[in-house]
Amino acid sequence: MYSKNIPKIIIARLPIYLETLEMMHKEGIRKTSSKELGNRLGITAAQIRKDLSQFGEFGKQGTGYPIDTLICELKGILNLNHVWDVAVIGAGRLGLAIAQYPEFIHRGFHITLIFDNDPELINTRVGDLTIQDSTHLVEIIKKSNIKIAMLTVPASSAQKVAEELVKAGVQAILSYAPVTLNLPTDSVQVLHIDPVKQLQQMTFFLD
Amino acid sequence: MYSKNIPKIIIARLPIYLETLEMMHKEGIRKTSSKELGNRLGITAAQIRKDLSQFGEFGKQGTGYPIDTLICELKGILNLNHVWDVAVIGAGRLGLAIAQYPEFIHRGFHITLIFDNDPELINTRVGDLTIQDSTHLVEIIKKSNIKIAMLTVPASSAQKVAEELVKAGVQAILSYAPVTLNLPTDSVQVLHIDPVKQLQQMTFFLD
DNA sequence: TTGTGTGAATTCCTTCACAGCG
DNA sequence: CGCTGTGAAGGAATTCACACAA
Repeated sequence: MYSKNIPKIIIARLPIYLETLEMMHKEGIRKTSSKELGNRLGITAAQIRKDLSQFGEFGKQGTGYPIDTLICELKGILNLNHVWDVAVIGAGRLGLAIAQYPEFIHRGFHITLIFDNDPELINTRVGDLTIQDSTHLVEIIKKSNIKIAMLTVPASSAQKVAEELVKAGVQAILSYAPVTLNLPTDSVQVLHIDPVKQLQQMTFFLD
Repeated sequence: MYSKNIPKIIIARLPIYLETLEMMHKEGIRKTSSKELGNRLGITAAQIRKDLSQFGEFGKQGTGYPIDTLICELKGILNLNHVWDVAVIGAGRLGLAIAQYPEFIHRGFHITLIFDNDPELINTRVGDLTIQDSTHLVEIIKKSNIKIAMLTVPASSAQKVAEELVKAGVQAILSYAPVTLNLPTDSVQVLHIDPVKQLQQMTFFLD
């Protein structure tokens, strides 16, 4: 819908705007301004206006932005008007915590599949899911038409599993494994979460 | 030690370099070049050289970088030459998964305290930790002289707990709560992990 | 040769500042 | 007025391209 060559750095801010707007909405606030939103977020008003202007004109001069319609617009832009199915690969402690983390479903992501390769875990239940054998990952994911996966396997098997996900047609991977995945950029997006690396950034400023 | 007004974005790449170098080290590789490292990471060679040149001259022309000394240098730059003690606030599923995640200790972070406010959980054990009552968070953390905390409490209490952490002298917070924390920039660094927001970025490019 | 370190050039991102609308 | 949307300006980050050292 929107030209997809909008800078990634702008896209990355939209979910932040969305979250704050939804919080304001819950507080009963009806409209806001780039200045007020900026204050909440520690971002300049100009940046918020510039970012939003990439997608349309959502505000009124002198008045600001109506919160409910802006929320709607952002959801539209981010393709959040329907629930996305997600697969979790790896049913260790982290995978299990993720599978049961309520924020995913609250904010539009339904975890519908979870895999592991440990025979002790396969066929056991997690919430209303049954842990699947990752041997059959490709066929099962292909059949389910899932486009998004979260990777919580050990670093040593992450690359191999990620390649299988691509083979299965997955187009977005959020990886918790502390390794850089080498995948064809044209067929899949990859983001990483590595808390240790984030701590290691902060220690630079400590002593 | 190093001038702390080096761009954050450069600091954020150092842990990535470090991880890849350690992996190469494990593979038995002795030296590398900015080009080879760049290939592994999907980053240009020039960027790696520029980044490293902020901190010294670690390479030899024609030869490249000796991996072991570069690892040492990076650890020195990032203050990773000693183990850092860390407190985890919130002993829900996520907090427990974190407390038992082996990567922290493997990579220099020792989780020494875990807190919760649920009477059912207080005084129960997690690995070799005992869950502490978060009522006494400020005094306990102050006494322990911990500088780093990870926050895994619900969004609704994150701001309040974060303020207590600052009061207790914590200087770096890694928050898993999906809210923007409003804290004095001069006394504490904050980074956020919100997997839902990361998924929401990627859905922009899906349909 | 090979590959670093680095000024210069370029590209990208943010902020400024203001016309114009409600 | 107050606040948006946006060209223009300014600042940052990345990439280029080359002198030079091993």
